[in-house]
Amino acid sequence: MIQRRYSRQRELIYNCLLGTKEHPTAEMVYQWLLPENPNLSRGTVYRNLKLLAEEGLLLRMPFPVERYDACTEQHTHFCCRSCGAVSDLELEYDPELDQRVARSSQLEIQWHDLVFYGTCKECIDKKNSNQEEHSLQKEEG
Amino acid sequence: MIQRRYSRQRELIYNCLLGTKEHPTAEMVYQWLLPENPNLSRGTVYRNLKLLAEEGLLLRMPFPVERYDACTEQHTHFCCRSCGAVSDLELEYDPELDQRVARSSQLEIQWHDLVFYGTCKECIDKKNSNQEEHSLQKEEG
DNA sequence: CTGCATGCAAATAGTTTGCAGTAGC
DNA sequence: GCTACTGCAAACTATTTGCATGCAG
Repeated sequence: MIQRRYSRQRELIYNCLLGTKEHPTAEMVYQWLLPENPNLSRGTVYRNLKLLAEEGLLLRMPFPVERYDACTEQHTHFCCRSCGAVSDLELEYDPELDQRVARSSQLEIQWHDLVFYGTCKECIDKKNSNQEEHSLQKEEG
Repeated sequence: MIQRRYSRQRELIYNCLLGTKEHPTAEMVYQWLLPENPNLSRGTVYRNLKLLAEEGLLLRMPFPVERYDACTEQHTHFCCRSCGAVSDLELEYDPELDQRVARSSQLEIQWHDLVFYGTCKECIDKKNSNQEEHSLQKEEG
């Protein structure tokens, strides 16, 4: 394995992930850090996120756009189909499932992802108020 | 909603999905159909896969590369971290889970994805035979 | 010093889209 | 004949990579 070396950028990026529950994309991390670090480059953000995930410090989530999570304990996620935001759910992770699947197949199971899809509260509210607007316009027209 | 019209290409693409359990990517579908349909274009494949998924005839799976599945009944998947292949698992889908999460949150849940990650039999075998080669070389050297 | 890490820009992969021509209904 | 659908190519988004330089150990 390659000998890692300290870097201010890597620390910044990792702290950024530790300080949020938003499961950000590489681009989000870049945009958050840019104002205070005008020389930071996208390449560095991508490289370090990938590296931290390989080292097990971050979880990598293959949504249409790659997202990262500093919580390395497995847990379940919710993804809003309307705004794309990803959040954590309280539902406990069941490691027994992995063993069950491994036993009944020829496969070596490392972990599983459980992701719920639907609409988040914000988007439900937004949709409702849009509909109200529309019916108002109809009444006015 | 837009009035759909029959198209030979769309039928080809849909049949292609019905006839496989491989959860192919758009590119795979394109390459399979190309020999018999030299005029087919990637754009058409992408457009129709997206359209069929919107109509509920296909499942769209957001792996690092978008994959599609003609089985619209929810079921669990296995993804090999080594070769990237995606296959079905016997594990039953539990709709009760969706209701449980919906009740304990402010969220509207539509479905959930359960995906197991690990190594498939082929890749385990490949890894083992590679290791044997290496130790052989050591002994020879 | 050594060589890992960075910034930058170019390259790549996957996917979408604009447009002119084709073909269902 | 109307207009959805196609092929083609260009555009776009997300991500990776090559290279010269910077900096940790």
